[in-house]
Amino acid sequence: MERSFSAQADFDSMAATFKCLSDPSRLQLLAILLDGETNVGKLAAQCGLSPSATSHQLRVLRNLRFVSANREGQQVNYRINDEHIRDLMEQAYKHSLHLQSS
Amino acid sequence: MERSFSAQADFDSMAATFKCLSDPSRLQLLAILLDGETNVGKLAAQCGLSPSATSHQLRVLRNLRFVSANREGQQVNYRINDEHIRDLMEQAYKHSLHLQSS
DNA sequence: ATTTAATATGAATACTTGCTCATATGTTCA
DNA sequence: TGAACATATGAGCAAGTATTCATATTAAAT
Repeated sequence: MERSFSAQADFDSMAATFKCLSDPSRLQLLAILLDGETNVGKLAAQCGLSPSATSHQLRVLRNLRFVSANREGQQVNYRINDEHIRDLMEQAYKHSLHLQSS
Repeated sequence: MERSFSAQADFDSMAATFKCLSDPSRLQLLAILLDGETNVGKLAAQCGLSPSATSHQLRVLRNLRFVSANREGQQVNYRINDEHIRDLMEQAYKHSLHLQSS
């Protein structure tokens, strides 16, 4: 099986991808969005974050195209933009389970 | 499809997993190790890192059980300890490709 | 035993990150 | 138009991170 990545630029952008997923708040936001589209206020409430902090974190997720936003009146609804986030998160979860048992 | 993660602790440990993968140097180290076992000196040379920096980064990877080490005389050989790293990296790579085209 | 080589570790430092607070933008309704 | 609400943004700060440098450990060779 051949590796598809090898250039410095590959590692840089992969690292950026992982960095975007390396915060518990962002992962929780994504987890909620995996269950369906929601707006910022509800996301903030469910995560126990301030609306401002939530908005900041959503921007990070938006920058990496993990989520996308569309305004619906006063609210802005966010949704998952890239379905293989689910796989990435599942695998990270499996790895973390594997960790505890050693 | 049910989500398997939902507790705060789940997000914390998943974030820790991703954080470990969120640095280009560490990803390059892992990529090299995906091609087979090697020692610290060779890893350092291939990555263009100092031996000390390399050792520091390898410790991070070791702490999260992504790699394991065994001494062979003066050298210490490192190897991948958890094969589904390959999948995680492949998926991050695919995501990063997807990014450039938008 | 000493020297030399390979790796590990701790402290210090420059840089990054996630939050809060204050403020700005955008939308609805009176 | 203006008040009220939802979200976004910028500055500032506390905490975390990756490197370097100096030093410690471990093994090999003479």
